[in-house]
Amino acid sequence: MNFVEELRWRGMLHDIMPGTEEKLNEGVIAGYIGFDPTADSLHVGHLTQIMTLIHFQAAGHKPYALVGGATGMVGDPSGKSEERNLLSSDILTHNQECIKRQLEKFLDFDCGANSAEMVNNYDWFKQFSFLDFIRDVGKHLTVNYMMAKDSVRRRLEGDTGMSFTEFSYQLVQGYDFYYLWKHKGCFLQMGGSDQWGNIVTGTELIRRKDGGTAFALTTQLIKKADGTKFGKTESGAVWLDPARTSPYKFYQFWLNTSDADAKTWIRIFTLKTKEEIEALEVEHDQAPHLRVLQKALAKDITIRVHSEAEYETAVKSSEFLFGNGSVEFLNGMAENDLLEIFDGVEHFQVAKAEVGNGINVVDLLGERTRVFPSKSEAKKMIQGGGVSINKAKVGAIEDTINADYLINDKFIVAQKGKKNYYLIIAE
RNA sequence: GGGGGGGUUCCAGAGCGGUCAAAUGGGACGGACUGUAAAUCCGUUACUUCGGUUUCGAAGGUUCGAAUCCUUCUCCCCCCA
Repeated sequence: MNFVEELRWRGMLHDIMPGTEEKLNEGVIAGYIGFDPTADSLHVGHLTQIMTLIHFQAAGHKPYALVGGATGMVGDPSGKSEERNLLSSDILTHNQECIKRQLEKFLDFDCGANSAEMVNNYDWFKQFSFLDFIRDVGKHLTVNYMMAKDSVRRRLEGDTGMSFTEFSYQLVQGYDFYYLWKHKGCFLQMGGSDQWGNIVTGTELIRRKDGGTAFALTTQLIKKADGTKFGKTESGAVWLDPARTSPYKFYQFWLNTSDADAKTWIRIFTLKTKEEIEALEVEHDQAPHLRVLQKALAKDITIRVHSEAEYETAVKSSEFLFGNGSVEFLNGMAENDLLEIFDGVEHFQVAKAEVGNGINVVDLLGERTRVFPSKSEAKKMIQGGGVSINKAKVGAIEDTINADYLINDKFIVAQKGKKNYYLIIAE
């Protein structure tokens, strides 16, 4: 199966320029995807692009991952309704380094002819003067052409306006494509469907400046079946960096996928074959409550993004926290094992003497710890029946927590709602 | 430079001298139901020592009393030049 067919059956393909498939069938073709260094970690939203590159390489092509040190300084207006804040170059440099390390996990950088390569567009932009740029690049495209782009038009029609900087973005990204085409023989740029306009600006620049031909391919923007944004939880984006999103929470994110989404996502985010997936679906439909698809999905991604060991821990934690695990079970557990179960859960320290003397629940959760941002909120949620200590509902805001509550003479397990756990350590 | 409109609680958006911690919608969170799903229904959505305290772009002022009136500043949008 070739690259495009692979994306097609997985439901990843959004748009493809005529002739692209034929070009890819000619042999080893180089293609790239750009990643903006807007943060020092990628998040699950980037996973589609990473998977695209993985399939691309698996099909025998040569993937380039471009880290946008230069484009990051400008800010992509695509999909943004407002002018973006510019990041300082120190932060950008730091972000680029971190993202580079993350990408290295997914692609093979040492496999001969189609080894992956990492490039940074800052390398070819840092010496490029403004005047040279507007003469050599800007000259080839009309403002009319640039204004016709959706990303630009929407902003012109809206009422927040758009700076010249953001307007120039597509030209900067377009030049990346030109540069890689010219110097690295890169014939294809891929990206999310929101990148179509930017990518085509690149092929157009290649055509007008050098009379060359280049291709474009975009992937589906991932959305949840209920129409809401993909990749967000109550605590924000789901990151690939374990320091930002613990492997446990990462695993939980995928495990909580709805049935409808699990069927599309397992095709996109795992490398399982069509047969494997269809078999899982049959199994899932027979006993949906077992959530076979969600488990397979979560397992596959957690192992690839983190590791087998971290996956095991996440499963163990999940089984305890959401299973029938009782507090008594914890009591008999070695401290290290216990800490491992709560590894991905937020920890809070509190003085042991304070618990020993007895402390009001609200004070404990809303003041001594940051389980709740304020005491009012803690009270409201306790009154709403949404708070548990050691797996037992807190009945009243007057309740006192004392030494009797300490598991292993040291721990208290607090729950906000059903899914949010916190470990309070008294020492 | 001229003219007009506007900055309200997470967002959108009412309020236009007291009854406003501020309508309504969305989002978010929580509860019930379930399968840690979806759908549905319900509740919460500034802080508090529960006496109050700080909020409606910023600073002053008028008033017993202002998000609401006045002055200055500031930012944004639109039209004209």
